[in-house]
Amino acid sequence: MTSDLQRIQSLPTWLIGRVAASGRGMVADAIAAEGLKLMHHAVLAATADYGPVTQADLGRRLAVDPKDMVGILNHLQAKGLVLRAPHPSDGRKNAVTVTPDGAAVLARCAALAEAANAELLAPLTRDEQKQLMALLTRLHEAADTPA
Amino acid sequence: MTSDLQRIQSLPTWLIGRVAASGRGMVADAIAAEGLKLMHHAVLAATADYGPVTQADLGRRLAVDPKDMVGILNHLQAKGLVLRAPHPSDGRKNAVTVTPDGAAVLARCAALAEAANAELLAPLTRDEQKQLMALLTRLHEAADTPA
DNA sequence: CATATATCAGCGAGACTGACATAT
DNA sequence: CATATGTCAGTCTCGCTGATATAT
Repeated sequence: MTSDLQRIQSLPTWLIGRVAASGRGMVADAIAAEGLKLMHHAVLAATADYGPVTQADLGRRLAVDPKDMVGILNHLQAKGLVLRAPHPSDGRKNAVTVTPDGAAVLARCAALAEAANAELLAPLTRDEQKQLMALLTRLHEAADTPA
Repeated sequence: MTSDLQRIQSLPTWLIGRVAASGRGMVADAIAAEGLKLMHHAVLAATADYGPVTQADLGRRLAVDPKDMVGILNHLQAKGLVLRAPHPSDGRKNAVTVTPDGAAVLARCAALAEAANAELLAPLTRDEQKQLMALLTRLHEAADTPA
């Protein structure tokens, strides 16, 4: 008979959680060299990709609460990495864009983050890395689209 | 040129983090029916396996800070699920054991947690689930044994 | 009116740090 | 003495709730 702890530690959620914590720490350490937290990097990257974008849209894409987005953007704006402008056609919204400084910081952060990701996945072959990503993508999409 | 390099969402760490958050929430919701948090469940299970066990050992096995272990065990003990006794041969240590009530709660929690895990992995076939677990296990073991 | 957006204030869980008493 | 254990106090981030003002 298997033990209780082995049952917990063999649960996919436990295993995924531990690996996620490892990866999270590695990426956080990497981009700390640029003075950014994980969420700042994520918001900066999403703004670069989708900008000009509203704060609510950023929150939806990154699964971040709109109320927390206020503080994150305050920090990025104070460092001169993003800009908040009034939305042209909807007075409720802000149009957030990345500044040239923000783009430069983002480029360096992206490289650091990718290096950390490569390190995390280093124990796997290229094919295995693709398999893992494919499986996780399906789980993520299924969880994102609840029945 | 695509902006794929800047897409946080294409990074393995981001994807793993999102799936981990989903799974964590599902299991947390499930065992909340028994009035326990995730860490309480884990500590209870580890105590059942290795008990009588010291608090420091529990912390090492579950990657939980010994200082946080104090509060977790306080909660479990207040609910009558575990017992702290003086260690027979080392006055610094506590010998933690599971009470009959604790064993009963643990059995129900384990079933709930396994059901939640099955739900998370439902989008994958049996073989794919095994593949995913195998890949994650290798990443976890590699991260656990740093160079 | 109902809805959406952005902001502010605050809470609680989790992961930490420092300090300390006790025992080995 | 140095080390290990358990405890307490406090900090910081993160993900939340509630309330408010404004615009649609």
